[in-house]
Amino acid sequence: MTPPRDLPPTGVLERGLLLLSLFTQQTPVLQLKDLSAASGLDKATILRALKTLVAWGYLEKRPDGSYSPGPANLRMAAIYRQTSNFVRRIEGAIVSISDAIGQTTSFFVRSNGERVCLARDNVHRDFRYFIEVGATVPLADGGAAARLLLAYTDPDSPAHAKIRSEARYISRGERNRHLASVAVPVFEGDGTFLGTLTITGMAADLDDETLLRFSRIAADELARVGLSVAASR
Amino acid sequence: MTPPRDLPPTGVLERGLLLLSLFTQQTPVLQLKDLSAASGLDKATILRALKTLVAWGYLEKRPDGSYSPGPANLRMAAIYRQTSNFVRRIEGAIVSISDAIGQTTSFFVRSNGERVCLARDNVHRDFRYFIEVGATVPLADGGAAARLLLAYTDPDSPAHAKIRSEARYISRGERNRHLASVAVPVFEGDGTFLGTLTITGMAADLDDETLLRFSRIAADELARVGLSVAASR
DNA sequence: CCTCTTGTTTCATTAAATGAAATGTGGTTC
DNA sequence: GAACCACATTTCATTTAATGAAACAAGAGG
Repeated sequence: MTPPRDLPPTGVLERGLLLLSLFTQQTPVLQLKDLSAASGLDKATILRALKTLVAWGYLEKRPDGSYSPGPANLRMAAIYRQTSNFVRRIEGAIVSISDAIGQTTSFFVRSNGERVCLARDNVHRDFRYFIEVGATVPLADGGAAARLLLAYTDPDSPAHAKIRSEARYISRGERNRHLASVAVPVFEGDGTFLGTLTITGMAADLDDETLLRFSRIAADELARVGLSVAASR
Repeated sequence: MTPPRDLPPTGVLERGLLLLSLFTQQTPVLQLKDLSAASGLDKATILRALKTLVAWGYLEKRPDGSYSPGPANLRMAAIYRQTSNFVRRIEGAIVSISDAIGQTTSFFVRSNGERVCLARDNVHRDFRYFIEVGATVPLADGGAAARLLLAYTDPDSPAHAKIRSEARYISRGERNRHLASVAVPVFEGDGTFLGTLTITGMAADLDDETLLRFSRIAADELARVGLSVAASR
């Protein structure tokens, strides 16, 4: 999940994956022109890659000639869920946490300059803050989760040291004026950083005091499944 | 979704995608040795591909050195779901159908010698027959859905002509001794083949008469969302 | 009918992928 | 603990496959 170079990628496979990465929830349908502009690659090069990507079902060509992700991704995602045992542990913790605090709880990892939602509670489907599993948000868009992910995966992120020392981050109205959230880092038992668990709710209901309390509850529940909010044992 | 060649693929991108295709629900974790044996590619070649696949999050390297699908697939799957409007239409039809008949209804497409479940009803979660969205089964394993998919995507499949002319297939105890199911083809309004809708239940409850009736109900509901069980208008 | 935009094919040039062999690493056996 | 084995990883001269500029096709719109 190390972010790849940012300017001109080389190597056919890497270029193919770069093309996939251009499809986002904001722009899920792209045509050759767009892909060329966004990637800086030659149209002929892209066309070749698209052909095989489509043949294998990772993209599909729409009637109007544009491209969008294909069903092969569904297949791979299902295997990922099945395999990733820590996703399953996280899911358990999330259920306990959202039961205990009555707010939306979700877990994000960093992947390629974005945060991917790996799990969320499916109880508190608040229409004001509803995020699907697999949904992605650019890290640059900010928010508690993004800042924490940056602090733990990017040595020269803003407030790097401060966030790390506190091992949490509270944001108010950063991405949505009415929301507040607290994010805590999640570490594997052996100290490797996994991602961030975020609790979100209406800002009016949640003062800093409450959010801090929630983060402590989260830490307790994570500990129950062998996960930790601190790198060192 | 055209199945790629069957013997030795060339081209780096295609080789990378081949590697991904080796991960299945039956074998979700593979090591270099396995990938080499299964693909026939040189270990050095594979290792290079794995490195970039891991860097972009499509695979992840486990502590013991083996590989499994990574979170980037979740991201792509989420976009696919959002985009694929026909999946949404199918979902609508599935709800209506399973409401009407009280049995498990699911929709499969062919992808690379396997059938992928794109949608299923989430009402009749019968423990005897429960398939997740994204789940895959090798086409060679048989079953009503597999036979129908083969008949419509593989010109030299067994009983090709017969199945096509009937536009349905009933199976009894083929994959599970106690189950019976009927599969019907699904076509886009313009006549392009999409996949197969399958109704499954306990064999004891479902005689051929009933299954045929179900398939007619399915055809009606599909028609309501602009889909068809026959290629020609 | 002409023009602009986007997609597709071609082909000589060049760079990137290849894979056999050598080396590294961890685990198992005696 | 030495010798062995299985598997992972790196190296590097060779060769193959990717590249992209340009030419061509296909619409869309005026």
